[in-house]
Amino acid sequence: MSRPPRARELVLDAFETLLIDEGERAATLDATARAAGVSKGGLLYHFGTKEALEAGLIERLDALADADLAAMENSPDGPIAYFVRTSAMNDDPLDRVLIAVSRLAQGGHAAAGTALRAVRERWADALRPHAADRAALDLIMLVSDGLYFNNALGGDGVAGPVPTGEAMASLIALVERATRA
Amino acid sequence: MSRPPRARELVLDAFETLLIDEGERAATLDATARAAGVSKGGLLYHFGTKEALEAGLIERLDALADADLAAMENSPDGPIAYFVRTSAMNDDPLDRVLIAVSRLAQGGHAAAGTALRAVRERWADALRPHAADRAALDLIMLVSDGLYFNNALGGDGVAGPVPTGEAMASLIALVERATRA
DNA sequence: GTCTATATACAGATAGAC
DNA sequence: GTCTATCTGTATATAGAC
Repeated sequence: MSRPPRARELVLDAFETLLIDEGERAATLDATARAAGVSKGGLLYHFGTKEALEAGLIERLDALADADLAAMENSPDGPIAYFVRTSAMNDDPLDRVLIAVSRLAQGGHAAAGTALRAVRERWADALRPHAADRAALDLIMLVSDGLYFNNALGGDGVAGPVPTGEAMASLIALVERATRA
Repeated sequence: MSRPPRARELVLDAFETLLIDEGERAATLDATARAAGVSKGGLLYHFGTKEALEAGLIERLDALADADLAAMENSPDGPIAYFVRTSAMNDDPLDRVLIAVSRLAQGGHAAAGTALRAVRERWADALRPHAADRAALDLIMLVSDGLYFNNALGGDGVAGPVPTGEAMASLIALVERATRA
């Protein structure tokens, strides 16, 4: 748990970026090593197998999700607004690792899917007291999932379907009105 | 446009199923041919390259989306309820091809992403007259995206986060109340 | 801790028989 | 239309030098 070697984090960063930008297929050990500025052998010193590399990313997700849960509880505009608003932030470290792990999950990686569902469940638990009923909670969670899904599809980035600015403020207001306990 | 050879459709079915069940990486020409009960050479007679195979799946998406748009306009319980309800059907042909193509999109396939965005835009156009304002339309689209995303994650299938039965009916009622024009 | 070199397996694709 | 055989590139992983 002490601070991990810097090279290790750089490799993880490179792997994450490749998964986001080019997908699971392109995120090979070779490409990851090149992007991280190390050799394949160097990479394999830190992560002995590809599975270990994937497990490293999942650990990063869990750590960042812990921090986000804490921030959500203490958010001045309330957990619901915080949750919806931050679901659309595109280059936040949590969002990046979330998208990267969801790529792994869609590639059939079982542990990645399990980790994502666990994080989602923790968010739902934290929001449940603030939602009127089950349908309200479902709605909040699904809007957030939808925002992530659209971010994950990526595209050209130009005026995508994800609302920003005024539109996002209106959406948050609507969700709060419809779901408040 | 006349009916395509049956073997062609079987290959496409196999490719789609592999994408859904095991991800892009597992959906190789070899595995697809095996699952379709033909040899790799036989597959390559119908689809000369892997790109042609992917394009075939995108064509299938477009055709099924056309049919869905028509059904949505004529739905007895209204387009919004139809749209939300059918976003969670797990083994509908449209849902299957939609998830399969989204796997391709997440693997970096540009045409797949473009096709998905185009279909989404057509749905949004059809729903716009029925939504109170932009935020209402955003909410409807994002709930649908969220349902697809959760279906796409798959998991064990046992009591996943996607609402069914009573819970789905409540969710639809809530969405309609919050967004009706 | 990081490297080069290599082993083994499998990807997409071609050639040509049936 | 469908097959087998084969070419070429590249993936993960190991061995062992520095």
